[in-house]
Amino acid sequence: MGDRRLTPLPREFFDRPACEVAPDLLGRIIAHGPVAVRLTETEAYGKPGEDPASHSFRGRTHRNSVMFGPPGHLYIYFTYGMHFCANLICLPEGIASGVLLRAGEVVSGVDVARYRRENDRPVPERDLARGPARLAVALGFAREHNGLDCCGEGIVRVLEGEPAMAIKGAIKAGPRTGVAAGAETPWRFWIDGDGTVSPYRPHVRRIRA
DNA sequence: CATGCGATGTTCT
DNA sequence: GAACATCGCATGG
Repeated sequence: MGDRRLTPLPREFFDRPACEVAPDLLGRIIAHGPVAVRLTETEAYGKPGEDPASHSFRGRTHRNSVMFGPPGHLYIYFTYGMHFCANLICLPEGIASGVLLRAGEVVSGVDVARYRRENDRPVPERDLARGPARLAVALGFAREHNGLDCCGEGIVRVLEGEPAMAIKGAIKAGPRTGVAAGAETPWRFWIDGDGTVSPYRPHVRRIRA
């Protein structure tokens, strides 16, 4: 991984609201085993003003309990009957907030990520982790990773990537993808012009037959 | 590029 | 029973 620092981000990094942590996470690296992804798109959920889009909005349940735990841990949830998505938990124990890891560039273990992502059709390199469910697959995240600590020398680490200063001017903010409530809040952050950022999709309500 | 729809199962009401 | 922090494929401009 070149001259990138391998030091995990300190837990204090996550001891802030997700809306502050999310843009600060852009350009940084999350690594799990052989695969590492440089984050290019994130979304914040929870706290400040109580966020109706957050899984934690209606209080603690079995599914969202990790969100109420200590900062710096992984919150993995299952959705749409087939996808896992990963968040990094923010704010101290008892207060729920998290950053959804929406997209990134695979900077290590491209071969492993490709093997996990490809079924029958080939996947363009920039699409390997372009979208939250795709990113989770590329990094090998599933149910069993829920609650894992990402600070320290565990199997999942969030590393310092390129200095946030270097991309500061390129960070954009806008409405969150696919959320029904609280879509106006501009808590989606991305690196402008980066090809690994996922396409924006508004929320669509649907009824099943 | 934008919009639309089906797939699939878990969680919470 | 409804809703869902998505994705892949299809169609239309």
